[in-house]
Amino acid sequence: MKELSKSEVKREALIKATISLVINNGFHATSMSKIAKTAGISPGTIYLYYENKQDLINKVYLHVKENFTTYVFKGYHESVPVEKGFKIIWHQIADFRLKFVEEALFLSHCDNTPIIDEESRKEGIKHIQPLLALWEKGQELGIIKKACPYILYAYTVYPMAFLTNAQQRDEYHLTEENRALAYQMSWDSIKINTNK
Amino acid sequence: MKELSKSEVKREALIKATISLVINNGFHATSMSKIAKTAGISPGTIYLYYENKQDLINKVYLHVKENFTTYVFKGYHESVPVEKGFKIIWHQIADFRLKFVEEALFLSHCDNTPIIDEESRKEGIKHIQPLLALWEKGQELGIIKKACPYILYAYTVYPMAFLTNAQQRDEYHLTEENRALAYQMSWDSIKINTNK
DNA sequence: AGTAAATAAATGAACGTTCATTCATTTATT
DNA sequence: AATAAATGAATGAACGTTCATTTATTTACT
Repeated sequence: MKELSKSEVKREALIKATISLVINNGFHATSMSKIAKTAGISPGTIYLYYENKQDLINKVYLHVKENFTTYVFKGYHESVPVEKGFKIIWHQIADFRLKFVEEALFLSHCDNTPIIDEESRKEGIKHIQPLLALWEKGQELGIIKKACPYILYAYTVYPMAFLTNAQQRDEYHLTEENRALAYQMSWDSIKINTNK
Repeated sequence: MKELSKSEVKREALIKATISLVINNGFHATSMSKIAKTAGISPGTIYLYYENKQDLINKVYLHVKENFTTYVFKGYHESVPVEKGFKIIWHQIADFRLKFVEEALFLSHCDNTPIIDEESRKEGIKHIQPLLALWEKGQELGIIKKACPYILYAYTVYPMAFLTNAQQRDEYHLTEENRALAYQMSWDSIKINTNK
């Protein structure tokens, strides 16, 4: 196990506190004092590591996005067949969302509200590049519908956010069965129907 | 044309201002003074019609949701066949989102952030009842996959929000062709494949 | 190894600003 | 003349941020 220094522990607590408070109350309703108190540090300490509140949210966003990307492309390589590759990535996204619920909600929140600077949002989008490349390959091979990445994303990755959000609110439970069904629907929506 | 009294005009301006400012800056970053100024009224006047800021956002949300529902179920009746009914509703949702861009963004924003009171959010969900009934009928007839409403919604209605948001940010253009494609993907994901 | 000096990290009270809300007053309508 | 609608300056609470001060860690020297 990697040993974390005391300040690294506090740093992690700060990030966790930011994520948790922002998803539950929204960015502007979350005060720096509340973040500090939740993290067990002083408000002033935050300003040793982050320029201001906006800088804090931008950096936390990119940090979480990086963790996300590392997780979902783990073990994936361009060489695997398109359908298999898609299945691996899709399921790892689902795993991430279920394992790191708050982090996942935080990413949805940032991607769907104007709290993140445009620059940081664009930076975050670049991270899913391997998935875009996979789709392109699939399209060249006639396996995947010739839709632009936005449409493909809207029907495969985006719906998961909705389901996890609902689960978070206890309105719905994402069982193994539901998960398999959701994957099938993702795939059905983007694959080319070979039989009439 | 229906004539609106002067105060009704101001009332509409207030709602429009709230919607526009909230989707562009977020709820908590939008001050009552700014809303008032944008609507061309005094901050105090808002309190004649709404108890407080929270009451304002809740009521505006339900107001827009009602407009949305009226629009998307216009001309639809339970008696039409499942596939046709779905097509009508889906396309009217798309029409609404393209015609009333800010209202649609506002609804997504409220549905995906914690700014609306839980009570009002639950109230808003009830409005899509006819669509849920249509799905149920489709499932009984063996036309639509036996997935819970959350999953069906995630793969048909929810993706549209993503596409309209992207269009709003000028990252993507929802042409007629893209729209037809998106509809096909919605349908492909929820229909039962009759041929192996 | 032990201690003092130097540096770094962390604190939290204080500051100026902004906000939601109020209400005495003005303007419009009946 | 009486009532209703609208105003906007005033208020106090809460905010992000600062910085003089305290606490912890590292370095230098014996």
